[in-house]
Amino acid sequence: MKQKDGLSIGELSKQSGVNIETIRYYEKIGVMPAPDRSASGYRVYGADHLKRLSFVRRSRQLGFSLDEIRGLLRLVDGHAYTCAQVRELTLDHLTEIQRKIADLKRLKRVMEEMAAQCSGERAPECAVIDALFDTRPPAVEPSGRQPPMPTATSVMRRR
Amino acid sequence: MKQKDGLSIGELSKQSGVNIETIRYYEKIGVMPAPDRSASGYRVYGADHLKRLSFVRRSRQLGFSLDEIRGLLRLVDGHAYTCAQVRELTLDHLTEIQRKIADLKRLKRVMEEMAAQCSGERAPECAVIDALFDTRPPAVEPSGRQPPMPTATSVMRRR
DNA sequence: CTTGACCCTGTAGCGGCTACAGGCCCTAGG
DNA sequence: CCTAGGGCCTGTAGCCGCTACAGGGTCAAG
Repeated sequence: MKQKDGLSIGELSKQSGVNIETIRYYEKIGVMPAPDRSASGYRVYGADHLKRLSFVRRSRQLGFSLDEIRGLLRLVDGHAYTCAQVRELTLDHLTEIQRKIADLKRLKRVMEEMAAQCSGERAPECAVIDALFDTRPPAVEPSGRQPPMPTATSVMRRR
Repeated sequence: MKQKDGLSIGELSKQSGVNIETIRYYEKIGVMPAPDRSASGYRVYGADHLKRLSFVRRSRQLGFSLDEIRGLLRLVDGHAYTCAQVRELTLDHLTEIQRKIADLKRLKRVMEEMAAQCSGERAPECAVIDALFDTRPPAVEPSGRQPPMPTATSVMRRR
């Protein structure tokens, strides 16, 4: 009486591209539902789990936090979402990304200026070091306040 | 026999713009040296501490990790740095930032495409949700491998 | 003498994993 | 049959850079 499409956690991991330990972690924090277990206690997944996990993975790659993903999943699970709700979440997220890009560009400009000051010779006075020692409030201030900001940087995690 | 310019941790915090707890944390992890103590055990800081802490703060704002900062400080402390060494660190850092900007831009494009598909009407089939459920490997892959990558995102932390 | 602001140490938590340790299970080969 | 190896299990601790307590001591003003 075994499922046709029963996947072990290892197979699910391969097919979804999500680490085994991460899958278990998602289960623990309630992002993935607890799957059935085999007689010996192994997790047995179905096609729906793969779908959901792919959703989570893709959303993570797009920089949604696990909390935001929980929100999206709640909408999806309840079949109660309107496209507008989802779009709002998406656009909010876009704004965040835009802001981060702007911050990084400003950062880049400052660093380039610093590096340009640098002769490259050995010198007891290095322009970069001098700039860093400057006590005045630096030109690089984040553009605005930020909520917990856990997210979009995860796109950049090492694979 | 008290120092002329003895600063309490609170005063140091105000003058440097670094949180009190963060200052103590920096001491614990060896980024800041342990200061003298008053008779009652209070930390007493001097002008050199303020300088160093400002250096750390500014470097953090420029996205250097505490580990990189330790490296910079080691160079500075030993007076053994060449400008070229410092510049190299800076340019490495710039490359990282550049890469993150590129990643975020790609991200932005994908999200915009998704949002554009969205009619905004209530609908059982939302284009964004569909896109997220898509099992195929998404178009948003980070540009390259990354080392620990703890850093430049901190620029974006809430103030 | 009391109030309140400051300071101390130490520990736990955040997000989103990752990496163990110390087991059990299952299959293939000898 | 036994053994070796892979996979799976749970649970805990670690990563980064803080932040937020809890539970105390100290100090200056009123």
